[in-house]
Amino acid sequence: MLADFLRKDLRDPIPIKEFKRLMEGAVVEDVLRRSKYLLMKTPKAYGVFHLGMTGNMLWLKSRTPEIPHTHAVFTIEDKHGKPGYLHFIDARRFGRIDVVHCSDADTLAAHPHFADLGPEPLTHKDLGKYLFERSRKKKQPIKSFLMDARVVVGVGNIYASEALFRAGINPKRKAGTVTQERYALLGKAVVQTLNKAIDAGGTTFRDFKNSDGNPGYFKIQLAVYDRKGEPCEKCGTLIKDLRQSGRSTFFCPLCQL
DNA sequence: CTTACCGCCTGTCGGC
DNA sequence: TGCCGACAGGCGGTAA
Repeated sequence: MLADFLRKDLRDPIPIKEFKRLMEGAVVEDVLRRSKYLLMKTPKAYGVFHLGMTGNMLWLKSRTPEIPHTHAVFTIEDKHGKPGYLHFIDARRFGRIDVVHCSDADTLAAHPHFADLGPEPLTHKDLGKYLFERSRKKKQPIKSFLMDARVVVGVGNIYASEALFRAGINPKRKAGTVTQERYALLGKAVVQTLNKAIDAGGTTFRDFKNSDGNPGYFKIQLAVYDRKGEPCEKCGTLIKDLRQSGRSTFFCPLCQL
């Protein structure tokens, strides 16, 4: 692969020299994901990519950047030597590009980016039980708890509201006071919410694009998020909003106790 | 230790 | 109609 960087920094400075040293000329052996990081494995290193909230990685036919806010272009040949071009695009530059010098997933997992991350919700054996046990003595609101990547990864602001609605839990409840039974429902709700979003192709408000560059404009059915003042789909009560840890939360005051 | 909140960044939208 | 401020999100850093 070859790496062309059009910009030196996204959210953080890009280690351009190190990235090129470790990645250029190397064979991309695998593409993985951990939490919201995309990982590109080569023999000596992992390329690490985060899309923030507005990021895209598009597989395009031309090496020339044509989409605004294209910050890097990776040229990767297939097994026949035919090149393709992976464009990293991110209007708000909340994303990240990094490289970790190591040859196996275990060493990667020890890296500061990943060392403190909680489990993957979609492959956990019993997410509800795990969340219940992790939450004991926690005084913070359950929504903040659920969004803490050290507890469990992958549950962002929108899906936290949605999952709590599905489980019938008020987002203001202290995490440590919610029963094991409710956590069992919540564990299932998180998995269902994420799977539904994945099936729908992701959640988007305006500028989503598929990896082949087509404008997606999927919008999954959101039960409460961004629906302040609208009737709850279960009981008709008007959806309320509030702010928690600087983030907007939406919930049904009747269904979520 | 735990929890809360700021700042990064730009496109979009509501209000005047 | 045009402008401008507020707001959205992930998440690391810092403060309380």
